[in-house]
Amino acid sequence: MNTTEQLPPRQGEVLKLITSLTEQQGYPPTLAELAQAMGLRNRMTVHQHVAALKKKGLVQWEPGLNRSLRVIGGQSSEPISINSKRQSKPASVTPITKGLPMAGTIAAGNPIDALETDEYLEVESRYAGSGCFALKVKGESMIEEGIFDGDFVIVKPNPSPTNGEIVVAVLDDDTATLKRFYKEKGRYRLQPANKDMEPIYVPSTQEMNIKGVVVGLFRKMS
Amino acid sequence: MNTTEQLPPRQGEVLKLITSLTEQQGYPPTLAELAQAMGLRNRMTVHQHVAALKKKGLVQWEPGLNRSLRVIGGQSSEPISINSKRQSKPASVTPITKGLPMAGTIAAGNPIDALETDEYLEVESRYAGSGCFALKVKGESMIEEGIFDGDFVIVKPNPSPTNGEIVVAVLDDDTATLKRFYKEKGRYRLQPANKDMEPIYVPSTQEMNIKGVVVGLFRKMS
DNA sequence: TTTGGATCCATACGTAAGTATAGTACCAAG
DNA sequence: CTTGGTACTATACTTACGTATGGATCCAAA
Repeated sequence: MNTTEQLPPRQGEVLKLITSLTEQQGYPPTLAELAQAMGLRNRMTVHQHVAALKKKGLVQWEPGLNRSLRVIGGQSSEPISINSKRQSKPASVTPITKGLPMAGTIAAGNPIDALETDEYLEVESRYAGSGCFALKVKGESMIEEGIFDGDFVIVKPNPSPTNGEIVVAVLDDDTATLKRFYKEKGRYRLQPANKDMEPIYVPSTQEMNIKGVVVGLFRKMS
Repeated sequence: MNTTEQLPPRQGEVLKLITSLTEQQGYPPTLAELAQAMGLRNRMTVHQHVAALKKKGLVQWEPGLNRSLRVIGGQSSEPISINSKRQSKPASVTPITKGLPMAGTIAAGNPIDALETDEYLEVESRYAGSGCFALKVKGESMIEEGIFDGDFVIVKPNPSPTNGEIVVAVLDDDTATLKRFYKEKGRYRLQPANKDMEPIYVPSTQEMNIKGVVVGLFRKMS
């Protein structure tokens, strides 16, 4: 289900046309242009074809925006199960997006020009290649580390953290928690960054179920 | 007239924005999107800028077609040379990534599994469409807002913030600062979130140079 | 002084283009 | 036979979005 050879004929033809017309024109085609290229009389047929392709995860567009139709790398997204055995990922298209332009450093005293830069801040494209996933934080157990309720932490799968790293740990009762990890004599310590909260101790004799290490944080601020 | 540095400032900025937005979105921007990215209020200004660029042979579009604007010649990050031979190759349109898979909420007490999810955390792809840029924070003026030294703030161009929004302001001495913005009687107040620091006041009679509003924060944590 | 370019603003109009709704026909699988 | 998918048709509505027209200010060059 990943190749155009296994799509219905007209869907495969639409997919190829989107790609080729986009390359030729430098901008995506409209439904009318696709219809014309296929010898159809109205846009609705094409709309139905692209809707079917969208359901299959092969194209995407911004609803309501003109000429926003584009082919997605061809991979449909797969659910990620932390508790299950990790599968080897199929090859995915490497994102070409450059991320957000870096405008410099603020409070450093130098003027800002938002566009005089070759540097870019990349977030999902930085982490997406290594199986990272995101979690939304609930609660204030790590508030003194600047991890607030509502923030998103980016987690890199790693079952063997080093001391002092902030980890996602799954406890005996299957609840997940975000804490700083320490391996001590005879036990593991999961340390909150909130002076009103106590650490969690897990005996060394128990299997410590660490899902990963926090590698980044994102916060929406408006 | 060899490089974009020798275009008038705004024309050079438009040219770069067309390229970067096209790459990031996968389709060319509209005049309105360009206007927003530049902090302008209406499309006509941008139209005039692109018209000037078109006269200089740097961009082209199909008259009357929506979203057909493209840069002529050159690679996205390369300086554009007017005097050299160039191909009329439009900027290429790229597939997009979906961002980081969301694994749920941590500390909510429920197991993390459940990744039958269609949700993705998008950062640069969320913001890239509106001309946002990133700044690296230096100092601790907003530390009580959870904005730490070394963090990256994501800034959306907006010359007219509302009270209480965290803004990037350029002061008289051309230094940039990150503060919470308040318009008061007879003056503007730029409020730090650090009890050891004083607010900055700017008289209303002075032009308040706001580059934009902080819409997001990113922190590398390992 | 005049002219042209750069840069910003506004409103109004008309077309481009997506979407909604409705219909038909054919084929394969259950 | 029923159902779902594929594939085609039409009209109508709505929003997106480019363009026209008009205005202003500032600056540099002739």
